[in-house]
Amino acid sequence: MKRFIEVEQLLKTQGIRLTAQRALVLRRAVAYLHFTAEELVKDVREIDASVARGTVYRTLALLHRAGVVEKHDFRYGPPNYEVTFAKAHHDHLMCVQCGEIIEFQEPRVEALQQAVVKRFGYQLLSHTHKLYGLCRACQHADPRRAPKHPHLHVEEVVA
Amino acid sequence: MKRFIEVEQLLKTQGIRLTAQRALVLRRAVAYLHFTAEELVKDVREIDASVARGTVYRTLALLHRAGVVEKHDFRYGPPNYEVTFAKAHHDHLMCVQCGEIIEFQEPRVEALQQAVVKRFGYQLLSHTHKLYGLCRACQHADPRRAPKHPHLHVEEVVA
DNA sequence: TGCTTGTTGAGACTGAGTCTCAAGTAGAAA
DNA sequence: TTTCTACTTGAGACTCAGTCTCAACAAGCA
Repeated sequence: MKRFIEVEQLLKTQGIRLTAQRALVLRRAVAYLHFTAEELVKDVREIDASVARGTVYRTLALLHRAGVVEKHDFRYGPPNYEVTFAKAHHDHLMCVQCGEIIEFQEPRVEALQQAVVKRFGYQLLSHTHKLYGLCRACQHADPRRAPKHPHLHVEEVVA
Repeated sequence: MKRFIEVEQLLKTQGIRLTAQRALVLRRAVAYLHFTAEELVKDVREIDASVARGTVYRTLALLHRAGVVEKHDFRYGPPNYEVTFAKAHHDHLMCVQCGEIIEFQEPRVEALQQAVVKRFGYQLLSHTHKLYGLCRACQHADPRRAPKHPHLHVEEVVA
């Protein structure tokens, strides 16, 4: 709820009107850690079926432009969204078997990134850094069970 | 041509039949550094219009399974493919303005990745690490010109 | 109250990729 | 050779995620 109110403030300062539909989309989005666009559509429409799919997508795009949500292309399944507003920068580690997503910080990697771009005369704007592997449980589990996709998963935020 | 022949050998050892259509797709793919599936379809069909779109996609999937081709999700535009066979591992740095893609190697990052997964008890299988920025030329160029997409671009391979 | 502008729902549309299926082809077996 | 089987193909329908269009509606201002 706290985050919802903070985002509400932010949108106000940007002159973006927070309609009932947008508020609903935002409220549902902040409830998740990672979600896909279609999952959010389904979730929102379960609460209010009159909200159109297009409205959810439009709101997601709006929140993205406002710097509230980020889009992640994980290798498995459709793109994932995340409300990154008021959250420290982090990268992701994903279990390819169960889909668990862990957020991690590694400042030494960021330093090396700066060194790389400097080497080529680039100015760094952003990056994606994703690690794929097997979590402890999946390393010992039956490998034949079907892999899940990385949606709506619990995450650990790591300082 | 050398790479084409090497891949041909590899497919033979895997018992994969190299039909005329597949050979054409492969020959065109190795000619590129990075390409999108649709670009490859267009290119192949310019040479032989009788090759179906589905065949190009099927062959691409086949080459991917055989470990010859890798898929990259850059943030701008559709996924990029790359013939990585007999090529050293590398990550990518992309100019978001002109679409230039530079391949780089940074073993110290790889070492840190191992440290991260160890921290969480994961077994690392693969990773994606992409840096986005402005190349030297684009830092000084008119920022209003339309950004290009990262297709078919010249790359530098860095030892 | 009227005007302007922004937002919405509905649904058509798009692009990228997948699937199906009948026809064609390669290579092994007879 | 011919026959058989399994694989591969072209054509095109289909799917899925996402975008666009447009008429109706709502908010905020004068």
